[in-house]
Amino acid sequence: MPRPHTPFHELTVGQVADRSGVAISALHFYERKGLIRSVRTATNQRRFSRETLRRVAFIRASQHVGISLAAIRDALDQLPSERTPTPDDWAQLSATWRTELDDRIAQLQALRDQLTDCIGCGCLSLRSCHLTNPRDVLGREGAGARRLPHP
Amino acid sequence: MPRPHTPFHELTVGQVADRSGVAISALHFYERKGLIRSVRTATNQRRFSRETLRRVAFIRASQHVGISLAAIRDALDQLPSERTPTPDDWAQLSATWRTELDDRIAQLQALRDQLTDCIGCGCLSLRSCHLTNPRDVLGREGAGARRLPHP
DNA sequence: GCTTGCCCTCAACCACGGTTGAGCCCAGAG
DNA sequence: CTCTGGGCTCAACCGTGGTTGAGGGCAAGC
Repeated sequence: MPRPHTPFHELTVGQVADRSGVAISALHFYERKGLIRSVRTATNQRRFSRETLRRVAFIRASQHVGISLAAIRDALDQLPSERTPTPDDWAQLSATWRTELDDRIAQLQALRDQLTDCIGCGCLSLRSCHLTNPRDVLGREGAGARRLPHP
Repeated sequence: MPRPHTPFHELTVGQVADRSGVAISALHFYERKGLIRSVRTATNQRRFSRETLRRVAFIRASQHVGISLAAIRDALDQLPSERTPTPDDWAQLSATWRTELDDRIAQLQALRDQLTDCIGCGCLSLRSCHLTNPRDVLGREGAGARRLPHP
């Protein structure tokens, strides 16, 4: 079982897959979409820096709460491209993300409370209720498949 | 401009579209997927009950916070099929939904706080951090396109 | 020198949540 | 009687987020 020649600080795609729990095909996909980067060996194999694990973890965690890959890519693009991101770099990233998350949380809480309130007050029978007349809340949304509002 | 013959308590697809802010094609789609129902006139046109507006509002509100149509259909299937749902019926529905929403809110808050904590404590450099080793939190997820865990 | 395991690319396919367009029916107004 | 504005069906297409499979390369071990 030949382990690919790997300088200790670099990871093969299989190693990243194992350590991150993400399929190799997904890593290829992320690279095509510009969310992660690799260098190539003389024989054209990908090598990832260990920082990639952090990126992938960030991608999955963000995705898990419903943020699109495009938005995640844009966020990651804020990180410095040539030096290894410092804790401070990640802090800046997380600051904008926090706002986004706060908004989403507020939306969810609003829906939850509205559901409860509407039931409580019986207004589900009234068209003036936010729930039954949601354009007040949700606004007009454009075309295309989309399960969540993009940030 | 001929308005279709419509007994005052029934709505055409165009009327539902106008009042709900949802495209006609989406309403057709929802009907195909079993989220809403209609009866047909002698000339094969759909007629929707006014309750459909409530359903559509519920669908959009739920979708807006990232719940899949399949899950919404399952929830709506809890409503009585032959009589008009009472406030009590909607209350039962909203009770299960509330749990679901509470879970999602908790997940979002966890991610937000983890982001902040990890930055604060510098542990983004440690692989033992939840964020950088997310399988502790997120679990293993199956195949297929999915931006959010289905309920 | 062949098998095994890892890697590569490229194209096809999948589910989801719809939209778009072609071709047709039907009713009322001019 | 034709034109117009609803409505109908069905098939094709779109973006997102991937997976699967075919066909091939390279290196280590038997």
